[in-house]
Amino acid sequence: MQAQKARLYFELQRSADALKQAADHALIEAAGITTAQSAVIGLIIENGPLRQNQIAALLEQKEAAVTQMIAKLSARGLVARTRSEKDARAWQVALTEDGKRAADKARQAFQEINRLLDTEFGDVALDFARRLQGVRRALKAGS
Amino acid sequence: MQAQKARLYFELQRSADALKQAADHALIEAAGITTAQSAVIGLIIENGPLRQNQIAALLEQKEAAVTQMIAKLSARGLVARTRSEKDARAWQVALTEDGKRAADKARQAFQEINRLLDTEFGDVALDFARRLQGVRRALKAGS
DNA sequence: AGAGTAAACTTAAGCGCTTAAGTATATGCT
DNA sequence: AGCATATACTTAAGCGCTTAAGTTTACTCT
Repeated sequence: MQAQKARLYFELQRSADALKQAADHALIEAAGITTAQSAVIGLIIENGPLRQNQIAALLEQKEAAVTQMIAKLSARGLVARTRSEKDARAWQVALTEDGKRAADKARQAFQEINRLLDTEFGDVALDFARRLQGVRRALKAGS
Repeated sequence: MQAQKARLYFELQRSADALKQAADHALIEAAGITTAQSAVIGLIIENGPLRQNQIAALLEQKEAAVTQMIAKLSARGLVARTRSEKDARAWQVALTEDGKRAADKARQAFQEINRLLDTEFGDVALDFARRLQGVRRALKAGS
């Protein structure tokens, strides 16, 4: 069991990564986009056009990451940017018709993924995610 | 709670990724290498010189990924490759002295990470990882 | 022995993220 | 009004992984 505990972190990350790959494959097949891309698109469906910094905040990611995501989504014609009227530095990111179609297909595939997770873990999953955050904080604090 | 379940997958991946980043920072500070790099180095410490395909199998990754990892570790002088005597296609990957030193420092940092995980989750963590694999399989099967 | 297949590794391109440093616009303060 | 600072976004380089398509060497089978 010592040997197992020595691999705790590894096993956890491997499992999370394997799930990510499976989820990406499922979504690409169903909607032609990745989980990350459909996270962005889903946000815009729910909230309407958003600025990149809003997307970054909602996804808990860096603005540089969003710049790159949006560039790809834009190149694929799923998203369109217009300058904000209130702030000439900012973009408004909206969905195109193609983007809306992709969002629809992705939403269904995502529901299946979340249903599987809920079936397997029930309420424990979200709790687990939060406890992982606790470990992360402890790690940060200890260094 | 519907809203929460709609984000189950997202929350899980976000937490796992945040933990990965914290772990990488901790390891870089302690040993100058990332968690992925120290996984490879740790394997060689435990088993002696390995072929790239063995490393790939043990890490559950593709050989192409290992090619790139080894190239980086080699460029940093942590690892050295020699042709296998038994098979002219294969490499033997061994640690350099610098590599051994890095492995030592990394092992301690990793113990701390695994200790934190074990404190927070106990035996549940490995179980959780395995159940994630179950979800992955269900997802694969259903598509 | 020679042909066909398999195995070990490589390369190139792509994804999604990071950090660090840069540009342009907005805002706050004197 | 003018300067300093903050904000919104961009760029470049890097990490770690993927897929797809290669090269070279080994193995199997007739």
